[in-house]
Amino acid sequence: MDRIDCLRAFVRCLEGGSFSVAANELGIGQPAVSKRIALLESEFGTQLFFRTTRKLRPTPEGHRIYDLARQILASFDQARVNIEENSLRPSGTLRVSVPSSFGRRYLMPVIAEYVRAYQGVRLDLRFSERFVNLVEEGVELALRIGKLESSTLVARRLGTVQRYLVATPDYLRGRALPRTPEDLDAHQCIIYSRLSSASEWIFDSEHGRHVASIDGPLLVDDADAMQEAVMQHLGIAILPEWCAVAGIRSGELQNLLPDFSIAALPLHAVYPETHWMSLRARSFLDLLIKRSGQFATS
Amino acid sequence: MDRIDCLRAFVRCLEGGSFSVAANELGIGQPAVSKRIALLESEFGTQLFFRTTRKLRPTPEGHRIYDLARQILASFDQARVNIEENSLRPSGTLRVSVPSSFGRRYLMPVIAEYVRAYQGVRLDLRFSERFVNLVEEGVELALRIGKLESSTLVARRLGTVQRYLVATPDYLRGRALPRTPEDLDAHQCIIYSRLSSASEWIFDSEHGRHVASIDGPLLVDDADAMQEAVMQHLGIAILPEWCAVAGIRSGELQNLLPDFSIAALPLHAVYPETHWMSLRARSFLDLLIKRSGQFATS
DNA sequence: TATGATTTATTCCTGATGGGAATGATCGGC
DNA sequence: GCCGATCATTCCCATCAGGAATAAATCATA
Repeated sequence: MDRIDCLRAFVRCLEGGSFSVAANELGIGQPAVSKRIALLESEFGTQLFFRTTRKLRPTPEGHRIYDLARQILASFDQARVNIEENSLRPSGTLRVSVPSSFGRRYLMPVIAEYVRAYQGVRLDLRFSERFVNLVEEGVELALRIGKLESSTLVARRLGTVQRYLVATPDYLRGRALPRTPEDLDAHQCIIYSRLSSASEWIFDSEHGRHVASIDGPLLVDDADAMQEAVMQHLGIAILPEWCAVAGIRSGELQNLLPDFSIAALPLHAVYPETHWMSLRARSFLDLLIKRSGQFATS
Repeated sequence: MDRIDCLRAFVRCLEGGSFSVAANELGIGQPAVSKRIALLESEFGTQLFFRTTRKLRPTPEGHRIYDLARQILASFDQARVNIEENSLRPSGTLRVSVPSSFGRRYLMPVIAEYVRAYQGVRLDLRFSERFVNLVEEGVELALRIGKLESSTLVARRLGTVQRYLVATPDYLRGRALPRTPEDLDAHQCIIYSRLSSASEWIFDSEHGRHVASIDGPLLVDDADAMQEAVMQHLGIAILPEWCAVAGIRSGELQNLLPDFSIAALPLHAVYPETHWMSLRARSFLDLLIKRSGQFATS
């Protein structure tokens, strides 16, 4: 028997002056009220009401319990209200994990929009290339680029990220411009170490798949650093679109092997499977989905 | 499921950092804890813990609930403690109904002893000849003299009260001193109206029972008033021992028909049948029983 | 005094549920 | 990759809460 409900019944009895009335107000039968009061009396080891069939009068103990019961019920209801009203408008701290480079360059407009839209939420952005353990660190939502390892997390696909094979004109000067993937064998390749295939790049064309064995002096695990290395004329790299597009457009970077396509990387939002997703996380995810056209191609 | 227990489990989980630990501390199984937390989460419509199998971390909502849960549990435990510690030492207001005259004359020493012994109790003495409705007026204990009407009350016999047939020498002067009950026919009798037999007095002797038809100018429902009437030489009356003894001893009253006995009246303590008799009432009753020799003959 | 109306206590029954054992799944460490 | 620890789930059973019916008590009224 729920003692919260017992206390509620007790309070109604005392205020209403009758078990039957209280039963009606509570939407239960009169025997149930009898039993709840009896349970409280046994719980506290004292009688709470002097009662005949006609009158109900609280004992001194009943009076003392009454005040405390009111207090308890108030606290409990306040807890419920506290949660509920903070659930109508998202609140609390929302911890989100995003890939560093991608996040900084592409996501900030969405972040800004979210922060402005949901004033009650403190957004705790965690930039990281690692795939952190979400639940353990209290991360409710993470963006992940690339193929997902199998896990218990729920994934929501947001789109894909194009990649481009690029180098600077400076680097290319005096070298043979690659015409096919196989030509890359003769080049310095800058390798992104977090992708599984660190020693080969895969290209597709109308003639089929090409696997290029590549090598080079530099492995990095950060897209920004990779771009920086390219800009330093260190070699050829596959850059994600947010690192490559501006440079290609301005001529600082040259898009190589334009007739060969590089598999785009999937972009996912992932989150722990839970019965109760917080509204702040839900609304953030909704915004990501709504704005995904701005930072990914479907 | 008792939500008080759920909150308790929640608090232990948050403090202990583990469902299993909390389960041990609470003396229940781990599945029970799982279910209690799940119930709270459904109750509040939000997740309370980020949880993996290794770590437990409260959500922002969990933190908010925690404070309120502590408060609720504190209130509840305080209610229990409040009652229990006030039950070790009797407390509250004890309302007792006692027959006016008897109470004033015979009971005050016991009353005084009780008040001195149980400082925490406020004693609400209600002097009345009426047989009040105990529960309705919140009377926990009543003393009653005379045959009990059948009722749902519990009766504890404390002893009996002797009665004496008396008159003043002044009244008797110039009249025939009664030698047998039948002689009362020629006398002014003062009648106590609360006893059933208002028109006859019953006497017993070694020769058997005598029923005397009596009459007189005065009916009263108060023993003190009856005594006062006798002292005013208005007639013969049957007085209870607490009204008669002192007068007989001092010679102000004359004890009539000493060879005939008048049925003594039973003295009872009565109280409502209840599962939880308060300690203040219990201790008062115990004291009455212990001291009953002082104001009644067994 | 008897009857009726109202209210609480009790009984009995049924459906719901809380609790635990066993099992499954996941995670972290070695 | 295996093992230990932990939480979730399933299943079963004993228990219990709730309601209908009934009993008991009280008060009002005829």
